[in-house]
Amino acid sequence: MGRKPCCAKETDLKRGAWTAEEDGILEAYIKTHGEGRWRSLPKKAGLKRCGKSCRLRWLNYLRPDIKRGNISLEEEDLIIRLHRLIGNRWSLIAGRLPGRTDNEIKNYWNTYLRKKVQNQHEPAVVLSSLHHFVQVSREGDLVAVSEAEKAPESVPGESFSILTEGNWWDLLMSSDAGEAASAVQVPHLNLVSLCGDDSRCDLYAANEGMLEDWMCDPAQTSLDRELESLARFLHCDD
DNA sequence: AACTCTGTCAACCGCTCAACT
DNA sequence: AAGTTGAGCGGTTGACAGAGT
Repeated sequence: MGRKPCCAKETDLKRGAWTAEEDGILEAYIKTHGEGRWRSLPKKAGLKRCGKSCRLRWLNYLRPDIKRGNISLEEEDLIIRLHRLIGNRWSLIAGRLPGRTDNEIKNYWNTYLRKKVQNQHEPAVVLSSLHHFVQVSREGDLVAVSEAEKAPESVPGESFSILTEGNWWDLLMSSDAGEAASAVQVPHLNLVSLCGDDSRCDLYAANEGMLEDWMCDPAQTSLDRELESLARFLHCDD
């Protein structure tokens, strides 16, 4: 059973750019009644807009705490590092940048930062887990595979998963990865570097729970501590 | 001046998920 | 347990502006 499409393509609904008048109506309504109940909001507020459209307009443009203007170098750096760590999780990244919206960060990444980052050397993060291994394809590419898929001739101890920019989260969170690769089990993973330096295993063991805390309750840990930890995690110096 | 190309970004769309009935 | 609803997320689109020819 799928759900009905939002607003079901109602013909009398307005689309496209918002007018100043519509902005005023929406702003006034939310100031009086608060956020939420987006589906019923347009009718109550007297707007010929879809609820989703109202929500988006409020969150991305009208919200009073929206920060306007250019993204600073500090913010840019943070975006790059967070993206390297968690990939296209724009809302998570935006949650770390007060006043910035996921849409804004996504746009900034797609139009500017992606190109910039592509021109930089990106060290790969490699994880070794109980359930994920790397195999070398005929073409010489490294391919992440699960325990079940692992070829019998794979040498235990020489197999590991390679997780490049952004995809490690997906791997950790993937349902078919089994319990050992869930977020809860992250501390049980071992980290090794491409060059075989396993010092980060000890480092990560010392920080057991750090990543989990960071993922589950971003407001709890201090940004500096996080960044320091993440930088160490990523093995890149500040 | 007129046209084309390119970059930007607000807005839309389709989907998932959690909460509720 | 199954269906429904509301909210949120990420990818994509398209209008617009400015640069280039």
